[in-house]
Amino acid sequence: MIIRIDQKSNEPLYLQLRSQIIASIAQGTLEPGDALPSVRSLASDLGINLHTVNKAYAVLRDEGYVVMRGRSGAYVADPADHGPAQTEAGLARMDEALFALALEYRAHGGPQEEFVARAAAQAERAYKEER
Amino acid sequence: MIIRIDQKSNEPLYLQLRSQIIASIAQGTLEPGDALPSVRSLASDLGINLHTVNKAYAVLRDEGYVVMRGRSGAYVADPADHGPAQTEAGLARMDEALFALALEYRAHGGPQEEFVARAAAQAERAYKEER
Amino acid sequence: MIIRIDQKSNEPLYLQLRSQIIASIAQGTLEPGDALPSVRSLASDLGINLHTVNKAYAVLRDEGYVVMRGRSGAYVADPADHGPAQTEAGLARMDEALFALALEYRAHGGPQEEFVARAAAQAERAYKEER
Amino acid sequence: MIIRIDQKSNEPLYLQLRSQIIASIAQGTLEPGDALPSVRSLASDLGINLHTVNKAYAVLRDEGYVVMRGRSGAYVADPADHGPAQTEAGLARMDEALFALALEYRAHGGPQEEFVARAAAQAERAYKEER
DNA sequence: GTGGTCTAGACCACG
DNA sequence: GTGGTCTAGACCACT
Repeated sequence: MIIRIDQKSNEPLYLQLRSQIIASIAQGTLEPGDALPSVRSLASDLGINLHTVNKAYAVLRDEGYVVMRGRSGAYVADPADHGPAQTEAGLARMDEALFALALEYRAHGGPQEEFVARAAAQAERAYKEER
Repeated sequence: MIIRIDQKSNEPLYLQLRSQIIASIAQGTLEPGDALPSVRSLASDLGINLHTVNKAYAVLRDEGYVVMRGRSGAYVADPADHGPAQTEAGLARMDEALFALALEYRAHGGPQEEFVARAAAQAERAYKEER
Repeated sequence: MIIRIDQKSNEPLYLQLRSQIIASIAQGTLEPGDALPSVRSLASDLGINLHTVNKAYAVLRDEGYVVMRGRSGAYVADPADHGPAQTEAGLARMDEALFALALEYRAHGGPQEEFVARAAAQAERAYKEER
Repeated sequence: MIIRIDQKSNEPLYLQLRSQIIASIAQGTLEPGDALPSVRSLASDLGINLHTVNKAYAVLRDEGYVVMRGRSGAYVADPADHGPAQTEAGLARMDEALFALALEYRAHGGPQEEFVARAAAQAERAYKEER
């Protein structure tokens, strides 16, 4: 699993970490049941603080992507048992985000079909890579 | 132009303002050349701080959506005049955002076609409303 | 609002704080829209760390009891707009907890009616005090 | 006696074990005087550590649910033999728990009668199953 | 050794 | 001045 953090970005480190782990799950680098690195080891690998990794893991747990087995570490959750509440909240957020992006595209003068084509292209990229 | 600010949201006020103005431009409520409300009047209308409105306008200017004509106020820019650099930067950000969303969707176990369908549905919504 | 923390308890401080604030909301000491003390002032009042208060507030926010207005502090949420997802998750947890308590009571040899009577008595207490 | 442990839960294993054994006692699967499985066999059956089972048994002993007869193992205690101190301590804990739950319910805006009805429903469930 | 919790002190975006 | 984020270092419960 390759994780790259940009210390200079204004996106919070723990959110960068979250995104990267979600990407790894999406692309199959991490499969359901796989163990994530321990907070300590990942923190030292990335040169960031333990608590930052901890927060990223906590967010992923709250979003249903991983489960924490207090005893032995963090594991990738099976998408099949994401709670429906989590899923619905996630879909609502996603629709909102897509809507905002579409509005921005329109405000720039871009036509509707082009926006959809762009979304399709990115979907292609997200669903093709590394698996 | 109807602007609604949600004081309870965790999204910064100036970004909410930015989104709402972009939405107005997208939906034609604001057309190229139109004057935006003055910072003072908009701030008092919304019951928020002058600085907040100012910051929103500055962001919109940096993104090419509006032009500031010195003392006479802010005006909606013509999409045709957007500098190519701004446009490209915007497109890159948008592609990145779409890619991240697609990855999240895939990580949740959703199929590619469904993601595209969702994007298309939101585009429909963004391109239909109010014009 | 009277908050009392027991440093010696094995219950985590942030959870004690959470319970106390929920109690204040339940009993009307805190009403929807009221401002909570700032994390800094509450932390210093209670003689605990700022981050501990912060975590308690974050939990309460996630559970829908309070809303954070990044700018001006934390406010008591209106129960009317607790998200249904949060409410349902809460009810499920509550039912589970009640079930576990009932089982314990039965294992001790106590009859069903007595358990219900006890629950009713505690409800009486919770719904009567301070309002 | 059917014991099911959820490795994914964030509840400590030894507490899950404790709850399950209490449930078995409550529902009559385990009756006063019955022998509990040996620490070794239960640990290997559940695929967990010896220490974990041991700790669960120790907690149950402290709470008066089981008695340890030296080398011959653990036996289900007769509720009649529960020391009054243990019983009272247990009742106090239970009342506290019920009170906290009632407060949470009230803070969410739920009416008193509904809370009692919920408690009664869970009692029904706890007192009906498996006997 | 693992995550959970707490303390301490710092900087930043926001308003 | 507010909460959000990050760093640092410590102790504890659980396995």
